[in-house]
Amino acid sequence: MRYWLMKNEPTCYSLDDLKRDGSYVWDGVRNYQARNLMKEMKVGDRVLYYYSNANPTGIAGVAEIIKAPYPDPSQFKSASEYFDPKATIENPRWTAVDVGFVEKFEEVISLHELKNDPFFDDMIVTKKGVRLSVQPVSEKHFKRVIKMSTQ
DNA sequence: GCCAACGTTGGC
DNA sequence: GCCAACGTTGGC
Repeated sequence: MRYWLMKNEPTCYSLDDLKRDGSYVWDGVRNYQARNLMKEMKVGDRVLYYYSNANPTGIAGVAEIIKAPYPDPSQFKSASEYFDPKATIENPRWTAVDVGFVEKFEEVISLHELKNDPFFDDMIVTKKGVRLSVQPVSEKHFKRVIKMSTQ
């Protein structure tokens, strides 16, 4: 099993929304590096659900991959804001996955907390200037985050 | 293939 | 809402 971190704005789609809906189509990723990482995802992988543009920003809980990567349907829909005229059914360009709800932390583990702990120095999300919306997470970082959430 | 101009992300 | 730091586009 692998671990990931995915960013979303809570005003756009929050963990509460995911808990209510049960599943969510994670589409609209239009960054090649993020897409390539999504292609590596497997059913059962765990995802740290990260709130960006929030107060505070940080990790709000855990989701899991419940559907393996597949062509992002929104790239073919001309009415969609994510429409990509260069993508075709035969040659899709972008990838989506479905995620399911696992847990919501009592409190968001803020980016500030992560940055203040040297343990997370080599975690991508704490690095300055990295805007990647999908990131791989090491097992040790994932487990430490889970541990922090229960304290 | 370089690189300037432009668009986007995301913390603050 | 500002703006730094990226990524992408497109002319050449």
